[in-house]
Amino acid sequence: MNINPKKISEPQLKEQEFSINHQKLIDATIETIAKRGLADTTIAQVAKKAMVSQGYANFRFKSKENLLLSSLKFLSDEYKNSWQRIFEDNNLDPVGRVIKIIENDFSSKIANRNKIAVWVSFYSEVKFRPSYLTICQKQDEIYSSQMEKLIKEVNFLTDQTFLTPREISETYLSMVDGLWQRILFDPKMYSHVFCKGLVKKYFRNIYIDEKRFL
Amino acid sequence: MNINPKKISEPQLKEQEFSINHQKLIDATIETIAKRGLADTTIAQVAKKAMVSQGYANFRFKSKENLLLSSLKFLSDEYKNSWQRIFEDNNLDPVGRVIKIIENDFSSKIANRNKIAVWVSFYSEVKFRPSYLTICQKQDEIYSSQMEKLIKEVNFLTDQTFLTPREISETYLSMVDGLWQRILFDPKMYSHVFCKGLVKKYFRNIYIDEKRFL
DNA sequence: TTTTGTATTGAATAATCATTCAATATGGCT
DNA sequence: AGCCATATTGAATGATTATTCAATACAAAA
Repeated sequence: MNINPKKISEPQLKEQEFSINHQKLIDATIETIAKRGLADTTIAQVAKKAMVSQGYANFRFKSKENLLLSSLKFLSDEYKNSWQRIFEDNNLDPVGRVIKIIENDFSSKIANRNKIAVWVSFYSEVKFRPSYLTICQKQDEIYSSQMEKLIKEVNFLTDQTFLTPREISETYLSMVDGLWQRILFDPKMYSHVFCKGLVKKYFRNIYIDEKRFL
Repeated sequence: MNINPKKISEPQLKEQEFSINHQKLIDATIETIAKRGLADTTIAQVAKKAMVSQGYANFRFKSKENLLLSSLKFLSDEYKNSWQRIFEDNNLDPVGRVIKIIENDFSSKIANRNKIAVWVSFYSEVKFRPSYLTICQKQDEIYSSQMEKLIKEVNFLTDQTFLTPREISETYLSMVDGLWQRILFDPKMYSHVFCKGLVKKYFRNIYIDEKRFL
């Protein structure tokens, strides 16, 4: 009766978060948003890319909204992990950490055009979906305060006193957001090399004796 | 036959850009995007807010897409004008101009939460709609080059040589974009005063003797 | 007043989608 | 093998929405 044979069931797992299909759908969602935009992302397209039926995608995530939210959560966690790894590395001193953070923020894994497109899509809806805001805002607060603490350590080791740790940290984080957005417009001009160079020059100007910022 | 009387016709104008209804629809579009987001903005809602019929909105702008594009163009022009006014003011010296630009970028007319929401909505679609990209990119190129030229003049009058005009200009423009986005998340924390202070402190640190950056 | 051309309406159309659910397949259990 | 519980399907449903267009109102001209 059926033309297309059904998928062979994957081994069942109690934690749905670890199900293959769960992750396949999230990956497909991110790819679809990156390729077509949030506005033109439909369950049908995502399901097709994940190679499951449309009905299944909805069944698994209860709703499209929930699928989108899960995808945002996934991206957010990925970023958090890469950041956390830098802070747990005991071989790094404060300046080394700052440099690693810059490298990470403009690495091809984090700052590629597809992922930025997804981030910006969600950002743009933040004002209208409290659930998006919660994730994005909480994320931001963590990075702000951790970065500020880190800069405080750097300041302590240098003779920089004009700019407060808060000011440096807020400036850096804003710059990153702004540069990410520009990567979307013009990825050639705003290459990773260019962006990293710009940010490092900012730090170099503050900590004029710290040769590592170059 | 008709319950609702039709609107009384406005005096006809040859240039459709000056028609009252034309502008009413654009204003209504911006308000609707600001309130509900680009994704949930429908012609029906816009038409209702502009107090014309749904059919008319479509007739006037040919398509929804065209209405959105016209609204983006309007915002873009508004920004361009405010920027241009600063450059045409002959009473200002280079530093004075930079300060005016900062004031303008975080004025309540330009950097209010509604308009930022609209900007970010369009930004997020830039990768998928070449027509949006054209407007946003062209705008950005103008500000980049004009700002760079301006900073070159400031550098010339000071002993700052470490950072190039290009670097300062790119850093400033990225910061503004980043801060605008943050205003959406948390307008209390990222108040206009805070944002202006942060940016001025950036310049103060570069041009350490220029007391006006404070 | 009547005519005429333009402005505006609002209801109908057709397309797109999220969501639902009855039907079916699958793999483990007895 | 036959049964059961779960996984997955795909077609149907209903809601939303851009777009179209014939009908109508209006203002100015004749």
